[in-house]
Amino acid sequence: MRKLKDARRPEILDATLEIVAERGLDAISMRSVAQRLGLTPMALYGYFRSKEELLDAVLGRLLTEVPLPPEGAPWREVLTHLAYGMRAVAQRHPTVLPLVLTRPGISPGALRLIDRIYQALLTAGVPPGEVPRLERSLSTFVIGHVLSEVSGRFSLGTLDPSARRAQLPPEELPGHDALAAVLDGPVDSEAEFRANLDDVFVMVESRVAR
Amino acid sequence: MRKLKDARRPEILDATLEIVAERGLDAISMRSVAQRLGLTPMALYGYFRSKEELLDAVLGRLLTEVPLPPEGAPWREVLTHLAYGMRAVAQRHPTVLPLVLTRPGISPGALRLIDRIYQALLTAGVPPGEVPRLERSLSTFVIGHVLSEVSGRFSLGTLDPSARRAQLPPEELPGHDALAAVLDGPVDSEAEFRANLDDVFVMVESRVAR
DNA sequence: CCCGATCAGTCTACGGTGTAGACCATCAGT
DNA sequence: ACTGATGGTCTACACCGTAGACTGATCGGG
Repeated sequence: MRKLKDARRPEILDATLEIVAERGLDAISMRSVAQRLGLTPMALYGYFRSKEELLDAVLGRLLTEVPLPPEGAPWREVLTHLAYGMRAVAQRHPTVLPLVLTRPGISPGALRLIDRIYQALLTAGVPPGEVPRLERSLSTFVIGHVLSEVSGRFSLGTLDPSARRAQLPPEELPGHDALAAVLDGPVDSEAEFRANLDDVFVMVESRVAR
Repeated sequence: MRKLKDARRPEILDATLEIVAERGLDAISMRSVAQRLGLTPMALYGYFRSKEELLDAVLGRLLTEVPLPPEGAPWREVLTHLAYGMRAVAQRHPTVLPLVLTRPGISPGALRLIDRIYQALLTAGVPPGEVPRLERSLSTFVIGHVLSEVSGRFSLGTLDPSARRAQLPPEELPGHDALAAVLDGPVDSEAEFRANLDDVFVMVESRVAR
């Protein structure tokens, strides 16, 4: 079978997203997805060549949920719009997020988003040679923040901040020690997101003023 | 069995790293690791409570391979040192990198690195309230770059830039179109890394100047 | 010298996984 | 009426993580 069907692809992606929302990424299996649709696992192979391809499609689908900014908006607005859009999607599907960082963002949906960033940077006056690099930075920036906010490469573990610190004697961690008050306090992630965005703008501007 | 042994832990981590280097992340299984050591899969459970814990230990081990910068070095030097150290580790173990993004960096090794960044930012004059956020940003930055560097080299064979672009009609991707020349050219990732680092410094300075 | 404890590792088995390969029912078009 | 595609099934294989129960060796005290 060379050609893949696509009629029920959206339906399959829906089912997959439901499962991941309810029981986490690891709960995705060809069997679990098929079962939710009342199908046999092997039926899915008519639509996706492999599980990997299915997961990539899920990712692609997520990225199409990010609303595109209005055409011709000022660059700052475009970047802000995309960043918040990305964040909203992440909050809607928190458990899927590791996929974004793990799989190459190659889908048409991803391309469309990246293109808007390219345009924004170009109109901001960033030299073309720098644009792709800056896009990569910006994207990882936003995604990285959102990930840390949502599923915890940094903050969220089974260990609270002070317990984590206690793994090593304080004299080995003077930095943590000096920041104890700050580290134990709550994180205002909304504010942190804004601040990161501001930093992104600073970066862009520093590349414009060349 | 409450307490875990640790005598042969390094040996086990070595074997795991060898496997991942030879056959990729997915080739890690309790069985494959055990076999390489001439052990039964279950023997590993004397050292690690689960596969997840083993993987976390692998990650921890990687981070201890990042050399610490000399004590009391100027902050720019500290950050540069750490960034290049991280990059070197990533290049030594490219296939393991997704772990860094996927698992919480909670090990003592990670803490030590983070602490150095905290110290650097504090001596740079960043307000303490901003330090943890900036650390998170910086780390994501470096890791993100390194990831795209490593996985970019990876996917270059499967789907080159112009083929990727061709998934959508050019009129949908004016940004890509305008950048075609740049995008098709080779990426000097050494230069890109330097540039990203410069951007990081700009960010830090902008927070110092308030 | 023996006893109990601890240690290092084994064996078996259960309930999962992705997917190759062969198969079949339905239907549209010639 | 035959053909070929479509959409799905069934079976089977090789592999996975790990719970549970076990064995044999080593060793510190009594």
